[in-house]
Amino acid sequence: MATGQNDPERRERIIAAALDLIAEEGVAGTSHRKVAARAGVPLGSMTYHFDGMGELLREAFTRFSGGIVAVFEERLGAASTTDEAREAVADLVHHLSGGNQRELVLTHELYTLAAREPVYRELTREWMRRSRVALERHFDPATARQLDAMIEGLSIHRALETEPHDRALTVEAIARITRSPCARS
Amino acid sequence: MATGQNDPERRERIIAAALDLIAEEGVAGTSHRKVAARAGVPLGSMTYHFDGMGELLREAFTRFSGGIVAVFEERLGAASTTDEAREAVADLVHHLSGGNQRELVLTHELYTLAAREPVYRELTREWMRRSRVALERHFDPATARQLDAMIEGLSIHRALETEPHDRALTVEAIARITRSPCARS
Amino acid sequence: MATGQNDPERRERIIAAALDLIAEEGVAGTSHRKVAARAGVPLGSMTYHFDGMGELLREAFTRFSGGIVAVFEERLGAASTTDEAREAVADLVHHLSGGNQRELVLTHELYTLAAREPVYRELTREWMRRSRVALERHFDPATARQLDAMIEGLSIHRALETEPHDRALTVEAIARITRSPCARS
Amino acid sequence: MATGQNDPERRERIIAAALDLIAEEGVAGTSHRKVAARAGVPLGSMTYHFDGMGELLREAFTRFSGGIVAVFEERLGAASTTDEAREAVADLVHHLSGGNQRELVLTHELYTLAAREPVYRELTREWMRRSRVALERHFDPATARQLDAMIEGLSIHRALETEPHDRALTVEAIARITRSPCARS
DNA sequence: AATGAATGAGGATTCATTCAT
DNA sequence: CATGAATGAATCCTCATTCAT
Repeated sequence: MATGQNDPERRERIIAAALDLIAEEGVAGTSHRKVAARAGVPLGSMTYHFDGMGELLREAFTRFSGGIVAVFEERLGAASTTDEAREAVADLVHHLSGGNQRELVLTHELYTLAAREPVYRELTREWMRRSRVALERHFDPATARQLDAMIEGLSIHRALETEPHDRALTVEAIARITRSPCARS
Repeated sequence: MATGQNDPERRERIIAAALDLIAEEGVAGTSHRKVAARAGVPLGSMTYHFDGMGELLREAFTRFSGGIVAVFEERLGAASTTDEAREAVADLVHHLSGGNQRELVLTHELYTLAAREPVYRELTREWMRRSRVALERHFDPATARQLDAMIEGLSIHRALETEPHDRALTVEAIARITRSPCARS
Repeated sequence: MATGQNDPERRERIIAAALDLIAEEGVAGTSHRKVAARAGVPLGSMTYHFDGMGELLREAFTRFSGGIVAVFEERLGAASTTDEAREAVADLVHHLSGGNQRELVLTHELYTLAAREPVYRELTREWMRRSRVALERHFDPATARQLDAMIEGLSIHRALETEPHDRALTVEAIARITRSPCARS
Repeated sequence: MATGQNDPERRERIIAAALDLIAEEGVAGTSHRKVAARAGVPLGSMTYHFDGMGELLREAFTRFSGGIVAVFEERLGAASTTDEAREAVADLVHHLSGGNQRELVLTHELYTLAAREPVYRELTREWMRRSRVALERHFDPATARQLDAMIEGLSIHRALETEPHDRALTVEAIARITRSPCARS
């Protein structure tokens, strides 16, 4: 019955399918059955490759957050001046809150898990840490931290708004956070 | 047999129980059965009082977001100077990201729903709108919007961080967003 | 879909079906599916009527041991002299170890559970207690206890033997246990 | 790659692991996976060394019953007088029904199998036969048979009782079975 | 000779919902 | 008006076994 033939990319395919499904139907709507069907693997494969739904979810979100961080690092790494860095940050906000529901949805699914389970909080913590490190290539630590939070807030609000704010607002917010303090407040 | 029109608060109790349950086990782990058990009502009541799980969830989150907004409005309404408003905002950030897992969890559960379903996005939109209105009592519209996003970002990052940042950072971020522009940028 | 019409004997039917199935395939081979099929009820009924497999098993064995004890009490109750009691005991041994695999199998299934789980040991304890009480109507407590053990051992060995021993041996064993001590040991 | 003909005791280790597992979780809870994990061998080994679960179980119980019989034979073999033999029998009852859950559990698991499947009944038959032979070194055949049953019954009842009877009762029962008949009943 | 990979069948259980009462 | 009874679908997961290597 079983063919036993190696399909080394099967694990990867399952993870990808899981991520797609989570994006479409949410963690709540994700089941072994649906993931298996989408990945084109038999149901029995699921618990063979992953030690239960928990492991699959963890792998999927590890992959996801890793991808987001990579974009983050790449864009900020490409900036060579502070102004370019500011532009990159604005790009990131609009990239994250743009048309792609996918990333928005997945981010919130992850945050929801993280809000309740420590294992996922580890993931978000690492994500935030690396974001900050990337920002610290251009800004001092306190500014980096504030900027990171600003990015978060702007992205979320932009994405959940029916009429998302335009770039000018984003740029202005970034400017305020990153400009050197005035001589007199 | 019939008890007449008894227990008029039953609906309320069910909603409260649902909210508690969502906070503890998430939307995914919430079921008619569990809510009924926690509210101390018969299972049959659930689909009698609510037209399915959807309606119950909507009611629950309407109540929840309403409560959060009320706190928001109250605190900002109590501020009479701009500086007091800044303090109020800092208070709100630290209140939202403080020990109370409950609000963090429920917020993310709602955002997760909103990221996918328009019905819930309506709820978050209204929430954000009223927040902004409250902020506009003290700040100009653009600043209010940025501040609102900043509150969001700071709250989330503070809550998901293992070592939450201290108040100084929050205060500084608020100051930067709300300070008048320098003569020379 | 659901008819909701009462079927008050359904619980009983399920228990009876479970007992039959256990007799045929053992506790290990007993599943919700099989019991449901045999009882002619939908699978969903199982966990509606019983709080899981555990409860079903407990109910089934409670019924079973109760039935055995009832026969025991009845037969011993009908005896009016010590000699009749001795005959009744022999009857019981040969009844229990006779052609009916069913009772033998069920007894061992129960003992196996009792050997591991206290909840079932409670059942066997009560069974033994009532057996002893029934025997004490005709014999002193120590003799009753020994006789009860003898019945147990003879029944088991008779049932597991390919060529079961004949009644004479049973009668002789009972006689030895129940005869008054000699003047000189 | 190939380790050659290494680990010749692997079969033994698997059987030992299986027996431990059966004692802990029962035949029902025993699976290739669990046995393999406990024995520290790859899952694939199981069906390589044993032709399915059945063979493994048979081997395991053969080993088990052999061990019990050996103790039986040894203790009775060491007795040189009838009185010593009586003491040995009492020892055996209290050994079997003592603290060691393990033997009680395994015995019942085996009896349960034997009650249903002839293959295992062969095992118990041989066990009983050898027990009787051992007893016949000290007692006549009919007495041996009765004594064997008595041992069985006393052991089971003692083990399943919450307050196990003391040695006096065991000794008395053995005495009654083994004493020569009185001149006058 | 030995095993890692793989899978279809079946395990218990939970569920939202319906309907007769 | 209110609900206990009922159920089919779906849940995750475990399993014995097979086969290519």
